[in-house]
Amino acid sequence: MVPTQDVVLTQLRKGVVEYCVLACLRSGPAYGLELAERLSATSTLLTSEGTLYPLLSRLRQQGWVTTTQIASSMGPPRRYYELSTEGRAALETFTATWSRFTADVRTTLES
Amino acid sequence: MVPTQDVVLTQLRKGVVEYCVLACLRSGPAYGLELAERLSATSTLLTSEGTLYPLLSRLRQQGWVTTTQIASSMGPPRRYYELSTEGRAALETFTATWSRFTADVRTTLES
DNA sequence: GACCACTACCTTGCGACGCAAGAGAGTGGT
DNA sequence: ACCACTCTCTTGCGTCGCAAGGTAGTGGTC
Repeated sequence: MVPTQDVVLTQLRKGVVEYCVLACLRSGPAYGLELAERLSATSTLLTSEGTLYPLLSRLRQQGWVTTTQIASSMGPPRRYYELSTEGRAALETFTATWSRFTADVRTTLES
Repeated sequence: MVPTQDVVLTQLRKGVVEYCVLACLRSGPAYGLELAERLSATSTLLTSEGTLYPLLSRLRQQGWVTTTQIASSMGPPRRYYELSTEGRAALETFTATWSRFTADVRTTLES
């Protein structure tokens, strides 16, 4: 039985979405649904908010982002996430690792 | 707290190692430890046999590989794994998905 | 035969992450 | 009062990788 792309993608996302969120925050603070929209612009990175919010909690616990709650006239207050210095460092570690990893995968797939 | 590359890699491997094994089998059948060595040649793809053997069982159950046990004068009999037609198809699906996914990640990381 | 080193395969228990589904709470309009 | 919309968060589950440990077959040394 051949796998669907969806099944494959669910596994691939593991450990990646987290850092894509950090990358989205480099251009400035954003709130949850805003991040969900940005990531959904790509076709493969995010499927539901059930992934995003637990992930954002982790980022906050680890100190990679700081948060501020701001009232909105469009609904309930929004929680804005902002990249911290540590978050920036974590993102750099990831980028380097990602680079090494994809190079190894490419080599293996093409061999 | 900044993550170590090891911690990052453990997550990245999910859903990838499996297909790297299939890729290794394109050049012909191989047995478990042989595959472990090939994958360990890259620096990021495999850390222990505790990953490999359960993975090989899955491949066999899914019919992506077929196996033949062959006696060895160097120890216990070796189980050789050979890529099936379905395995080849699965690998192609993966390669296409991987390509889309890494493109999206790159875009996000560089934005 | 008793022992050891080496090769080779496999299992167990655990932790991390993504996900579908659903729930709750705040705003504004009818 | 009711509904629609926005925004946040939780629950239960499945998948995968991994360190550690276990089993078994071969050949060599005493």
